[in-house]
Amino acid sequence: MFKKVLIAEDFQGDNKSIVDTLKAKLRIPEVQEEFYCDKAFNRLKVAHINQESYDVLITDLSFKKDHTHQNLISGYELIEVSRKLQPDIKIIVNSMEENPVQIKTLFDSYKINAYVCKGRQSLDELVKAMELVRDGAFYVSPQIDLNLGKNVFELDELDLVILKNLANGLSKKQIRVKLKKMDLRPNSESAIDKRVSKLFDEFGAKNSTELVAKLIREGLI
Amino acid sequence: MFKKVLIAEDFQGDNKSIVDTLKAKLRIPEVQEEFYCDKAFNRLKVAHINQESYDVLITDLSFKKDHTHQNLISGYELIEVSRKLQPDIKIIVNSMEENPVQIKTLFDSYKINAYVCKGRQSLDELVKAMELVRDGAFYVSPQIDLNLGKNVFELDELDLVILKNLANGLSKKQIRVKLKKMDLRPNSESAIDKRVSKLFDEFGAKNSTELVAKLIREGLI
DNA sequence: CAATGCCTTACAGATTTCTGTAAGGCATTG
DNA sequence: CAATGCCTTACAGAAATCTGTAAGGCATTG
Repeated sequence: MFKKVLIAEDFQGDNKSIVDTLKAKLRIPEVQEEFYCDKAFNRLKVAHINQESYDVLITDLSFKKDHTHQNLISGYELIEVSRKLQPDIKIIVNSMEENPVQIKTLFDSYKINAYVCKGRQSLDELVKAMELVRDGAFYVSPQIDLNLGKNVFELDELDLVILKNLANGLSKKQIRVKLKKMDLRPNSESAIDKRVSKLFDEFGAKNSTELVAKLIREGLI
Repeated sequence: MFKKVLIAEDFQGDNKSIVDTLKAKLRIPEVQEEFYCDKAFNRLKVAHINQESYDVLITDLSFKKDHTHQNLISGYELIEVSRKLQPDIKIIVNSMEENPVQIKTLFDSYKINAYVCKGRQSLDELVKAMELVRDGAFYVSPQIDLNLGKNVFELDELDLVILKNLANGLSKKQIRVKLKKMDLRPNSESAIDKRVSKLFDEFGAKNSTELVAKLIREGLI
């Protein structure tokens, strides 16, 4: 089994239970815990320089802000820089996120090795994920269906960016600018119009306000 | 210290760490854990009937749905029926919710005894909360400011009708008609405009979509 | 009674939203 | 190479949103 594991998780309860479980169930000799992304990454860097690299990073996605200033404010950013620093590190994400689009992105773009969704069995799942990742395999919580496409109303990345900005009160002109900056395409105003109109049909909304309201209530944005 | 404590928490990690902490730090002799509200309430009922009531209920607010059917689907409902069954039970809420309006409601309407916000110190806070509640006091996580006064704006009936209809995609013309039918005044189109514009200022929204999004996220509509 | 302030309403105009049409780019196909 | 379909973009016009001004009603006050 792995020798060195680093936990990045801001909730004390989750953090503690993961540490306990790894030690008790998997006999990992060295388990370190951090409550901030910056501190976690720093630990990875130091270990890497000293040629005592970690084998696994287990991280949450969202970290609460507090009074302290942080450079890395989310698990996404931590994963990105960690993968760059140490391409062979195993990364297991442990989060509440249930949107398969977002999770698929984690595998596709960020090359994570496992996704464990916080829930009634997440500790047991985490143990299983560790064993599978050790064997070079992947793991995804069973309730997450990464088989997108057959689900007609999936929101892709472009949809999500548009919708979140609409919910933040931006006009379509402003969203168009944002999309260009992010290099997300298509990004013409009329393409955005069409995209949103299509979502009206799919979700049975009459205008942007109703669409955003529905999606927030469904937890999709 | 308390003798019998019941935990209602659907996340395995949180659940386990709370149980461990109560046993280790507070030496609670009987700690029971449940992952569903229904099961938790059933346990309360049985104990109550057998005159072996629990002293404390520690509960989350949101519980993930799964394939099983549940009557009580949220912590709010569990708290409501528990308080009714056993008015003297101490209730400590442990949740991610940070909205002071919602949390104030928990104290005012549901008569909870403590609110611990999940975060970097939540286990330590929980221990403190238990001690305070034992002494008949209340506890609220320090980052939660229940002193709402300037931040909270009362939404009256007219506001609510307008906002809910906006969230349902109605235009202001249509809302005007509805208000007339309900005999709610003022109901001119420009009065509605002004009403909504005032809410923009109060809630820091740039347009209707953002306003509705914010209010839904805050649980106000 | 006159003056004042507050509330409701009407209206105007600039901007944004929403919908539909049309044109150009690009890949596929026969 | 022409034909086809699909996607992106531009544009146009009707409707709705948003903001500001002004007028009238009503109660209060001196």
